Amino acid sequence: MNAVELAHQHVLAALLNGDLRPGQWIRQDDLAAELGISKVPVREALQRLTAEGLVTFETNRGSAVRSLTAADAEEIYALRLAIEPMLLERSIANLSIVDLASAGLALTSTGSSIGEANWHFHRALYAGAHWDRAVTLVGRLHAAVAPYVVLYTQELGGSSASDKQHRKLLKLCQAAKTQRAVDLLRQHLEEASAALVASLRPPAADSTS
Amino acid sequence: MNAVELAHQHVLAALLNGDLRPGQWIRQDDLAAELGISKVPVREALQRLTAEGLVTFETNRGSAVRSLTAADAEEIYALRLAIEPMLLERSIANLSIVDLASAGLALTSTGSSIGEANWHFHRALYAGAHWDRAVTLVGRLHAAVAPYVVLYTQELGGSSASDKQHRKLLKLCQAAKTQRAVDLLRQHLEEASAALVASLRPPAADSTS
DNA sequence: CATCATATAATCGTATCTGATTCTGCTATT
DNA sequence: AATAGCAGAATCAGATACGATTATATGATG
Repeated sequence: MNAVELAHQHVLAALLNGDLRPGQWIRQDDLAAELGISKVPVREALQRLTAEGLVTFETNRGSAVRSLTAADAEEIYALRLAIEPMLLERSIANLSIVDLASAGLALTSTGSSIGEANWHFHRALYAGAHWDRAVTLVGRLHAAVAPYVVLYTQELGGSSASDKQHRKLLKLCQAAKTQRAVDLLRQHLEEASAALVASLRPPAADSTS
Repeated sequence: MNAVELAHQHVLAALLNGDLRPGQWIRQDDLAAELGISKVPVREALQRLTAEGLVTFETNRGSAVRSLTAADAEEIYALRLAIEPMLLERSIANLSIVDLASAGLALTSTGSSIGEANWHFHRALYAGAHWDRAVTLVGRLHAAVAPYVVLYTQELGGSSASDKQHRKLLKLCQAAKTQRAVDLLRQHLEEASAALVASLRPPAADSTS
């Protein structure tokens, strides 16, 4: 594997499993030392992550995990709602046994973190669409919200509601009930959106009312 | 401006106005020499462009303008159809005089290339949505198809059909006729999709000639 | 004609250096 | 006590040089 890919995947994994918090600085020297590589590929990886919308890159200040406002979260979930149902609808009929097994495995996996398992599940269900660009794109939207989702999921002691929806969604996909599966996915995303937006709103409490 | 940004914008502009053809190699040394910078920021810019889906990056081989298959084009336009009507619908009511003027200017501009003018027009109409992520994303989809659109537009001696739709779309936006504008945009994109896909279907893509 | 060896060119990554910018903690002044 | 200013530390941006790796083209050999 490339040094660039190594650094890229390292940061990505850290975002998905909550090791990196929103706004946290990512020092080039530290990351390079940690991975045993030089600064050049680290900077390249950070540029990629910046283009992916996961990291900020301020000149002469460095990189940090990109923070989100409530408006950002609304936009991200609007995009996910525009793309993911389309992907699932296109995918279901072509899902292979392996895809469905991967999705099932992601639900029971104990090895990876919540964020990673969550994404592996969704990605497996979209595999049948054979639209790699779109899946990659959705993956970035997922990673962009992951640092926040991990935070408030930990607060609530794990989200069993989302988990339940996932199991039901998998069953609908296995049964090839396209319309019901797409509807459930939409609902799933809308609820996730509402939860994240709500958790981001509080700082905007006004004193005038 | 950054050396990285310089290189990034240079390549992006070259893609939009047809100076770079699909599959064409982008040599790090050449680009660095041309811009009077070193290879390091050039590589960083290429990594960003790769993450944006505009360029390929093969280990030990280098970067090239990303080529598209007909299936790729279908996917890209499916994404555009999923996002851009949503953006326009959200935007129209909030379009400022300046936004509308920018859009109008893009239609009559003689300074920039077809690809750039085209994108400036669409971007201006989406400004009212205040969804920067989505607009950036659509811009990348636009840039991804630009090298091909420029090619077959030149073959046909300029596309007056697309131009006509643009003018009508602008009028509808000025009159705030949201539904009709969104419908026209959808039609506009579907026709552009069909044209590009058709031009990609005959496997006559030969990059060496 | 097919295959192997070699030469060339390009990339990948490291190390090191310089300059510029930003951050931090201390001091002095009001 | 609070703030302004300043020196030093930390960090980043970028250039350059070097060796290693890999791909491609050329040519020799059977």
